[in-house]
Amino acid sequence: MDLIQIYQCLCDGTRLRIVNLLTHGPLCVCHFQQILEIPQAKVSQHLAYLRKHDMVETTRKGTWIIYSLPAKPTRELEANLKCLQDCTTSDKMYREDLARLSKIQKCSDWKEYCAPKSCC
Amino acid sequence: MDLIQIYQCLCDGTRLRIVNLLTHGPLCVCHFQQILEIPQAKVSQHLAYLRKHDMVETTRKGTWIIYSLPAKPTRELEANLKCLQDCTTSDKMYREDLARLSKIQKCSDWKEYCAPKSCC
DNA sequence: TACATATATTCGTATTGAAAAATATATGCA
DNA sequence: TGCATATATTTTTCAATACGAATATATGTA
Repeated sequence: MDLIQIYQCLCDGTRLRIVNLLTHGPLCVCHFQQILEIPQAKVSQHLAYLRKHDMVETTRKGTWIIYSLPAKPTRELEANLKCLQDCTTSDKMYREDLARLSKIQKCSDWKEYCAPKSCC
Repeated sequence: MDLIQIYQCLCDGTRLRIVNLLTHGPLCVCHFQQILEIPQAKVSQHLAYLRKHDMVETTRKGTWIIYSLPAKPTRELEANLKCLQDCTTSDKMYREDLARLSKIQKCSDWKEYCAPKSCC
């Protein structure tokens, strides 16, 4: 994963929000739907783009598909994710996304892959 | 200049090379032509894109137009430029661009805005 | 097997962006 | 004024992408 690919992944608003959320740990599709409040297809399409460009990895847990950032990021990716985290902490929208995430994670039965209806 | 705009500016190979060069100081259009070995129109178009998105500023010195990174970058931009510099040092192509730049700059009459025919 | 849920894919369309070619503008100088 | 140089803009064409709507696939469970 080279620099250009990294920037291509991050140059869209929706993808930026998705990646920002992922810097705090793996999530399943339904979480993005819930937190970003956008249609399922749109989430899926952007996740497909990120997967195709090696920005995310997936595992399946039953009906859920868990997305996470690469377990072995390149030096470039690591540096940029750190930079991204640094930048998003000072921006309202990204902070609010993370606030909504952590609210979900406080649910009693949070397991990193709970479905919207199984908690909160 | 927000995060998305930054990533949009950097998600193209030519622009990435241009910005990388600019992190080492202001340059005029002819330098980009010379170092990147691409057509004048292409350079101009990408510079126009960068200007439109507040990634570069310009001054005129005679017939030359000097491009530079923003004098007062946002926090986000500053962080990302630092990250970019960090990443490009480990990549052959960007290093070679900078090597060609520094070769030009060693010319006796380098003034930050010399034209190709006036030196080297 | 049938059905519900979670997720992915496909399709049509509109937009954006990249490249090359041609043309236009601005400046300096003879 | 006229010409050369540096740079910008316009035009056309083409590829990539974004989005919504519809449809498809996979899994778990009754």
